[in-house]
Amino acid sequence: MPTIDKALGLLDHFSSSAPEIGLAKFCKLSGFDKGTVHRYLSTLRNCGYVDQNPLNKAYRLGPAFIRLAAVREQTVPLEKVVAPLLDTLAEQTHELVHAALALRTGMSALYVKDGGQVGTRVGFDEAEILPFHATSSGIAFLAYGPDEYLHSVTKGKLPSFTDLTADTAEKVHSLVSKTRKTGYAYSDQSYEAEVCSVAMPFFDTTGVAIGTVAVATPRSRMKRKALVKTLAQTSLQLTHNLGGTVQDELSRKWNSL
Amino acid sequence: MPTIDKALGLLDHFSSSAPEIGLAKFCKLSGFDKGTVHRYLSTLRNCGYVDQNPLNKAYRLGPAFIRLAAVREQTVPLEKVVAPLLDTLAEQTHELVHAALALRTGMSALYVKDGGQVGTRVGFDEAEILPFHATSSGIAFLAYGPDEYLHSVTKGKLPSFTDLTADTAEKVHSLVSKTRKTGYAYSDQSYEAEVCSVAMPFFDTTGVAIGTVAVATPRSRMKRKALVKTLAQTSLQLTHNLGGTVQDELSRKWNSL
DNA sequence: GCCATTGGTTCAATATATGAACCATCGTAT
DNA sequence: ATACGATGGTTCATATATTGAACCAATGGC
Repeated sequence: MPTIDKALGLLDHFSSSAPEIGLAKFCKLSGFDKGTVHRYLSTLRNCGYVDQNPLNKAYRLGPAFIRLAAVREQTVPLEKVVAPLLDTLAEQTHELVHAALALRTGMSALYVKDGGQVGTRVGFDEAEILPFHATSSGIAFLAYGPDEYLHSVTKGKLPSFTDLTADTAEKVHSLVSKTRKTGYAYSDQSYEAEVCSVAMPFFDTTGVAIGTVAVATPRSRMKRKALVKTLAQTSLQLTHNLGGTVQDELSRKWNSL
Repeated sequence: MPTIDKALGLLDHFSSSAPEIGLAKFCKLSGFDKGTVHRYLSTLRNCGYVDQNPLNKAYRLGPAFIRLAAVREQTVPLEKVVAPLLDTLAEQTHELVHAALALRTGMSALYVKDGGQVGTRVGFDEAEILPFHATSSGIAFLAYGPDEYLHSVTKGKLPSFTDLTADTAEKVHSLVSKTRKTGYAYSDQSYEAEVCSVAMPFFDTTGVAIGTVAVATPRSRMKRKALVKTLAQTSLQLTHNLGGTVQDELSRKWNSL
């Protein structure tokens, strides 16, 4: 259903750094014709999915999301379950921790907590989409989530963010294999210079990964061994609290880290 | 753009009372063919707008809304501005107060606070869409919002919720006129038996209403005169805090209530 | 006063959505 | 066991909606 896909795809362009987007800019970003983009946005406006800044006619996300997010959280109260566990993890590690869910193009933050370490600090934009191939969260999800994600990611283009980004299908497959072997994903400056991170999946009732938890630290402070131990317990507990199940093999790996 | 409209219209069927909806039920609710609904939902799933309960394949709202709601609130931090004012209003009135925004089919809660009156209490479902013609919030918005809303509402069907629901175009127009004359909308059991409410609009920079604030009370406790005075100050303050402008005429009305 | 840029609209050409009939699976009542 | 009525999901000729180049209007530099 290409029309719906393209129309909703427009909304992906909104972010913290681009909270308002004009018609012309939307055309450049999406590559669609002006007429087409205008029709899409008009329809989305009717549905409350976008708004227009009355001053400059630029488009922004609409009021519909307030209601829909509320119903979503009522239906699947992930944040409620995740928050206390991540708060604990942040206290234990004193680092920036986050939980994320898979979207089409990458992982999207569900909850973020800064452990409050003084000195160097890792920044994090909650509204940013983390590319699968360049982040530990993404690799962790590719390794344990539905296969479709891995297939489609390694078929597409893999933009580089640093010199160390895994920018070929082979490199991504290698990271995924390593993750499946060790039970966790590790990123060394693959997305941002000087930032390292470890990530692990959490699972639903049927044993399919639905998201990831991760800890990010400045390169100099990365204590991988200690972190993965703590992170594993969080992932286990989180999966359990969600009523999910961790595959036996992975569960053993995590408990013997 | 009927396709997008219909696809997104499906999501309106989700609510607190129907957080999960199967394919067959969606067909009944929407009136579309099974094939059509299935294609719509598959597309929406790809975009993260719906999920499927892995146990029974029922559809529910998807993870995309977490991110989009966060970006929306970053862009237009309405809730942040509204919350403190509504908290104060709840304290002043000791009644259930709410702020709502206009969606296509009705008003949707932005923030709700119960003033904590003991005894009889008015209930409120945050995820419910309040029909324009049957609630004080709705009438207040029709009276001061863009004309299109009033036109389309009075053209459509007007379901009755109680014996006192304004269920004809004439009755709605009469309520709107009264609202424009007095500066506030009043509802006497038009939506729920034994519940009365008063509502007022708040405005954006260009003087167009973008939402409403309202107080709902059991019929026996409704003190209209006192409430509208307090509510007017909240609406003025809220509009001001949002950088909006209240038309001079209305502003005078509110100050002389 | 002009040119460049913005947002927005139109309509013939074209690519898309539609839905009746189809299959597979599950639970249950015979 | 078997047949039934649900459910979710798929197919393909037909009918309908989407597309985009050319167009208009308004704004803002220079």
